Amino acid sequence: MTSRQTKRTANPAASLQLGEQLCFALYSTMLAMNKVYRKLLLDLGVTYPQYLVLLVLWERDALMVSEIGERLFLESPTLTPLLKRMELLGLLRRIRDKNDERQVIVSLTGQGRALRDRAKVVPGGVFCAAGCSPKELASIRDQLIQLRARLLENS
Amino acid sequence: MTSRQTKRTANPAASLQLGEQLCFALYSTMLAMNKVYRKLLLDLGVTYPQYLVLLVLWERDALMVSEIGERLFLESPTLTPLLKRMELLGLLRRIRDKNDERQVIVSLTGQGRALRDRAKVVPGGVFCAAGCSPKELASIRDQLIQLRARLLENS
DNA sequence: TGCAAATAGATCGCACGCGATGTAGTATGC
DNA sequence: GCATACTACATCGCGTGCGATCTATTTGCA
Repeated sequence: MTSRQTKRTANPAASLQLGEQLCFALYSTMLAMNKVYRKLLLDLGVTYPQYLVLLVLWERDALMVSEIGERLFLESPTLTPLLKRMELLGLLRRIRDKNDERQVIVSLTGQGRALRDRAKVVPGGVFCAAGCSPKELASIRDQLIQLRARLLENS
Repeated sequence: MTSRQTKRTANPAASLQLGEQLCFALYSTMLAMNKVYRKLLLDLGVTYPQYLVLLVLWERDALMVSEIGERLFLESPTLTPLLKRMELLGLLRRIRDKNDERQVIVSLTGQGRALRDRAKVVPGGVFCAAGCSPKELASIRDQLIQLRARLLENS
């Protein structure tokens, strides 16, 4: 009960011990990941959430705000100001749809598309910092995606 | 190459595909976890980072700001305002050490200690929302902790 | 047609999270 | 014994993240 060894063996979601909690591992690893990204993205002049928006738009351009939100699990109070900042940076355009004036279509500018080439070194840098085999990383990723699905069901 | 199936099989840290990225899985799962916590902590009247500070102080009271920061991987620009808010809530006290006036010692109030009882239902609620076996959760946790260590080394 | 309900974003307010920098107190070197 | 470096926090500025609420537009249906 009081030994050091039990500190990380108990139920990772049913204890008030910080070291046991999955949630804290998740939270603190995300902070560490963010730190790695900040450095790698400094060159591109974007933040991590902005980089995520770029990833989405590089895959498929001209999306509604809500479509970007669905892919990134972000809401309009987060996205609207974020997209405005990216528009100011000259990376994208926000244009109201003529057919349905409620919708705002977000499209990359030439500059936004051009950033993709410079971004190609980023995943390699992250992989390097993670120092794991691709297989291990893929395994964690898939477990997290499953966990995410269950958390969103029950929230 | 273009099939749906390959979307989550490639190197999870060396691609510009959103779905493949471990980092995004980490980020979005953390957001989902936060959503679950927000509901569970509403009753206690604290945020998730505030809850983490309580976890730390429940384990060991009367810590320096920097000691809390080491345990939570947070810096003083985050902690100082956060602790001030918690002080206003009446959960803790921030007192400069007489022996070394640079240090601020953070100690729980009676109210802060008392919150521990009401917090005991929180881990169960998270466990329930996660809908995994304790073994699975412990496995993810340990993999994340390893990853965190490597990311912090290389950042 | 006409108006309530639904939809898509925008805005407000608050709480992080941290790089850069400032400040007060303490230790160190000569 | 005194300048200098170092330490522990504090502050500033900016960018998220989101619950609550608002606005404008469209849809649905009586």
